[in-house]
Order: sequence, then structure tokens, then C-alpha cells
Amino acid sequence: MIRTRYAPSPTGKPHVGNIRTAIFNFLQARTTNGKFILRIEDTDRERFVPEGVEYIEESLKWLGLEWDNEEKIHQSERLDIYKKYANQLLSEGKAYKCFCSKERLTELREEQTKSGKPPGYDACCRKLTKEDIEKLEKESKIPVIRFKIPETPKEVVWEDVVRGKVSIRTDIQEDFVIMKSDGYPTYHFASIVDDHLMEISTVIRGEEWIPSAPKHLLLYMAMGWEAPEFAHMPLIVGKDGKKLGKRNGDTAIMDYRENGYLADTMLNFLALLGWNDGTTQEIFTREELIKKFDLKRVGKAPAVFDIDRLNWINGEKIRALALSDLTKEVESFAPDFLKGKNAELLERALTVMQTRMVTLKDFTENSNFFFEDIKYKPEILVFGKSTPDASLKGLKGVLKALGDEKTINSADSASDLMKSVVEAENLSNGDVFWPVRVALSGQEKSPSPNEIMWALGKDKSIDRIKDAINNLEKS
RNA sequence: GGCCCGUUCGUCUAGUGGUUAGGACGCCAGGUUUUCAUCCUGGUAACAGGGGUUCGAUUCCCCUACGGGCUACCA
Repeated sequence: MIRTRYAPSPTGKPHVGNIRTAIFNFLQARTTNGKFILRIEDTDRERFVPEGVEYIEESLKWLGLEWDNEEKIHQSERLDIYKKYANQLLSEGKAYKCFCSKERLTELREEQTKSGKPPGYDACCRKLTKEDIEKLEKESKIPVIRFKIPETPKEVVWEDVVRGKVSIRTDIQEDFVIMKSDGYPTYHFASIVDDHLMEISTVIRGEEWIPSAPKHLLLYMAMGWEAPEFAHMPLIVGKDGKKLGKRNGDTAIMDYRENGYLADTMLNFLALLGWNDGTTQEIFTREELIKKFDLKRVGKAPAVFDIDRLNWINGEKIRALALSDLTKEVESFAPDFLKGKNAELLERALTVMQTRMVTLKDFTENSNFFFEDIKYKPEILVFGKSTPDASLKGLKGVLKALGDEKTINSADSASDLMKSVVEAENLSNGDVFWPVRVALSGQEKSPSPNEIMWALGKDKSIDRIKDAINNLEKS
């Protein structure tokens, strides 16, 4: 059975690169009917952010990435477990206590760098005797525990699911820390212990972990445990080709929600950053992603986060939504926006705006003319090729025709009404459609007059056309 | 510096030892159209370079270049 995990560190709000990893883990678990585990890796007390867990959970929930473990897993609550295994390594001589001060380590590194040597721990505490250790501990010096890089193998090789065979020499590995002096394990140690205990079958993580994979493999060997398979995903990079960071457009996933992107858009977009199903399909529903996802079809090259593409997908998703679902999206996106708004008008406005939205914001910010009084310069009531007189004639014609009408049943019937005015008054389209559109929307660019007329209804349309006639006559 | 990973249109990508190197986004042009958007049609544009292997390489191998990642008692 496939078991994957998303193991974020609660140091802030999850960003896109991080969430993409969560998505791949989720998809891989779901597509194989496996399990998706959420594990909070809160072993770094310095970078720990109290709200971090909340941020992680709300991000996953928004995207619908439900995790399967009911009990929350926090590494900070499993310290005894790591200690136990670290002690095991210690007693087997596969790890040792190191009393070197941070100052010494910094100095060592500086010297090595200066003299052109690769920086790394010099294994100085390896030669400490039992007596040395006892003495140091009596002085209440607190050690870290370092893993002893073994003589063999000389090379660690693994078959990466996305990269194929990867091999890295071990002779350049330093004796790395597995238990910090504060009693917390380091990532390297905690993650292999937990991945083993939680029977994780497939570790899907970012490419930045490739260099430390040998540490993990060596640790598995030392523990006598079977290692999971690894899948190192390509990085998501910014426009500058560098790993996403604060300076080049890395953004918390929830910021996209705030900017009017749909959860399914993010899922679709991020899944396609590095993966495709081999066909030309670009728009996938959540179900299709789950059905078609295949870790083996993940590419190796980094992908640039392209906002144009994101926008396109969001527009497609919005247009594909049933009106009721679109309404729900707007509702959860901007509950305040809906307050005090007529439900029917809202629905009609949404119908009209649906093909014009890239994000939900486009609706909540650019459709006020449906709901509120409008203001505009009278000049814009006249189309470029038209004249004030002709426009006035058109507006008056439509006003009269509207008065004769009981209700406006559809945008098409509103269109017919205006066409009949064009004919009856011997005007051009621009003398009628344009001024009516401006009269109803107050904008130079807007949906069609017939659509707005239908959405607003007869009475409100009449009011606005009357206003327009007044405005035009005054100017 | 060392170790590692990567390289097909601007971007996301498909693809094969022999293809007119395909699709999508963007952009441009045209159509529909009173404006905007949608929609439709067309166009633009890529195998990093050099050596091999081969009858033939974008595809396989090597080198170079370029880009990136890692190099903590962070993950």
C-alpha cells in the first residue's frame, strides 16, 4: 500500500512550492488508494510560529487535500522516541556525542572556506574517550549527537522515481547532527524515524533534498530499516529562474484565495507544473487529477510560475462552473459583498459577468453598477461615430419601447427591443446600443446593454435611461 | 570552492533513432460584435554548443557552456 506524507514545518504560511509538494503527495496517495499523512515537523524552536499549524491546516482544507491520520502528529511530542533511537545508535557506536561549541564550528568553517577547503565538521569529538565525556558532562556541558559516517559504502545510490539512478559519494559527507543540544532531533533524523514508524512508502519532496538523501539512506542502513522510495520533484522557480523566495514572487497559497482564485484552479495549475498526463489536456477537474496522476510522468526540469497561465486556468474554471456553484464561490470568497443584495439580481449579474471574469475579484470589484447608483460623464453617452441628437433619439426610443413592455424576459428579447428601435427610428446600432449601454452601466467598457437590461429589469433600466436623457440634454 | 541536479517556442509542455518537432498560455492579425469579454480562424516562435556512435541524431554516450540546488545544533 502506498503511504505518502506531507511534512511541513510550521514556520509561517505555506507557499506555493511547498503546497505543490503536498498536492503531489495527496494525488499519489489518492490515485493508488493509499494513505496521505500530515505530519507537523516542529523541531526547530527558533523558527517556530504558533499559528503555523493553523495556517497549514487551513491551506490544505481550502484545497481539499484531506489527510488520513485522525490523530495529529507533532514531532515535538515524540521526543522520547527520537531519543531512544539516538541512544541505540550511540550504544552501537554508530553515533557519538560532540561537545564542540558553536564558536569553534564557525571558526572551523571560516578557516576551511578561507583555505579553499570544503567546509565540514572535522570529527574532532570522535576521538573523545569515555573519561573525556564523563568529565565534560560533569561540567554540565551539553552535547549534540552526531552520526558517524561509515567507511562503507563509498557511494550511496538510489533509484529515484522521477530522476532514475542518482549516486552521491559519501566520503565528502560530514558527521552530521541528529540530536540537537536542546533535546530536539534534526530533520534528517526525525524524518527517517517517523517515515519508518509511519510506514511511509514513498517520500515525495522537493529537489533541494537530493544532496541530503544520502544522509537518510545511511541512517536507514544504520538502523537496519528498509528505506522508502524517493521522488524528488523539480523546483518551482520565479521569473528569474531561481527557487521561489520572498524576493521573486513566492506567495502564500492563501493569498491566491484572497485574490479570487479558485481552489481547483490552484490544484490544476500546480499539478501541471512538472506533471502532465501525456495528452494535450490542460484543464482537469479534481477527480480527473486523482484518476490520472502518475508520479512517473513528473518531469525533471524546474518550472517557472507563470501568472498568465494561472489566470487563464482560473477563467476557464469560472466559466465551467454552474451558476449555483459560482454563486457559492462568490459567497465564500466575499460574504460581505453579498450582504443586502437582491438574490435574483445577483444571480443575473453573475450570469452576465461569468465570461468576463478572470478572478472572483473581477466580480466583487467591477460589477457595482448592477447594484449601486452610477455616475459618469455625459460625453461618453455618445458613440464615436454617432451624434448627441441621434443618441438622444435612440435613448428616447428605447425608453418608449420599454414602457410598452411588461417585463424583460431575456437578454435576447432586450436585444430585439433595441433592434426594433433602430429600425423604427431609422438609426444605426451605435446610436442605440452604445448610449443605452452607457446609460445602464456608466462605463465605457461593460457587458452588452441587452444583458444589463435583462439583469437590472425593466424599472431600473427605465430610471437609468431617463437619467441619461436628462444628462445628455443638459450638456 | 566542493558535491549534486537540470537544459525542446518568451512560459507550461508533448514527442521520436528517420516527424512539416505537436498542443496550450501569452503575443500579433482577422472574423463575430455598439464597447468589453466570451467564441471562431490564422500567424509568431524551440530541440544550448562541440565532439562521438550511427546510413541517419532533438532523441544514445562524452565534453563544454549556461542555469539551478545543497554545502547549519533550518527544514
